[in-house]
Amino acid sequence: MDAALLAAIGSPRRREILRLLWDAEQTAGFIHQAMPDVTFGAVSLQLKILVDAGLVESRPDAQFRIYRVRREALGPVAAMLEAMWTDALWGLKLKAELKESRRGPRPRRRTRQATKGHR
Amino acid sequence: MDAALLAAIGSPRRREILRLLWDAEQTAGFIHQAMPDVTFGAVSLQLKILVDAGLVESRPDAQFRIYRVRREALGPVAAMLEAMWTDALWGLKLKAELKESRRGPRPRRRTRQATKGHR
DNA sequence: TTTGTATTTTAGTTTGATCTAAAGTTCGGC
DNA sequence: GCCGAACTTTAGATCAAACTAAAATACAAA
Repeated sequence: MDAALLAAIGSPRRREILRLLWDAEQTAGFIHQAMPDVTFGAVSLQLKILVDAGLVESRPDAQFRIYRVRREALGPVAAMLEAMWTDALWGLKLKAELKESRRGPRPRRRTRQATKGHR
Repeated sequence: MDAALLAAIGSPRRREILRLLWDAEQTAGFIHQAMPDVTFGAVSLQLKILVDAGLVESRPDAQFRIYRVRREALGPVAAMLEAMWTDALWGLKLKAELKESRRGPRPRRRTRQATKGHR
């Protein structure tokens, strides 16, 4: 399915993940650590979308799961993405896009026992 | 802005419009006629998104407005789209995608005077 | 200038994509 | 076997994109 590829790279969050996987394969945990603004669950869901679109593949490694980009699936788009990433302002632009397109509930503060002060 | 390009071609509706404009420039009315499942307003809004992304440009012509694709803005993606469109099943796949991703209220039957029967 | 045709814009509605939180799964070490 | 660590999946919440309907704009012809 080729349309799924275009939809996949249309999301700034998924492009962020592709960037993190671009130079070397990584575990899901590494990706999550590099994206402190979302939960592990959100990362896992986006990785699944990338895998389903054929842009990324994964293999188990002990208790870890390792993900890597399938550059061959991106064809000429690979060069486009690399060009985007050479832009010095890319990081800032991405952050703005992520804020703009953010959906779903905001993370609630860790349920720190709920007891504030005494009692 | 390059991210806007990727977001623009991520939408099946906008790819449908690009296809209709691909071989020759067309009026907004032509595009609408070729897309009977949406209102003129919806078409106009999507055309605006494509223009803002730099993928399409428009010029006035008497009471009409003529739109054309800026292929040079698509770079290597142009060939990808053309390849997609050679697929014999492309039409069916597009229709399925459009149904899948449909949002907003469904068109209500024309307000045909509302008086049903007497009174 | 009135009327009609072509198109854009605005205000409001719907819904799927994106998220969180929590429960479930898998694997390794002890 | 049990526990913790790594990860996935499910159920539910939020919100912006994609729509409709209708009002506004622009231009031509009569």
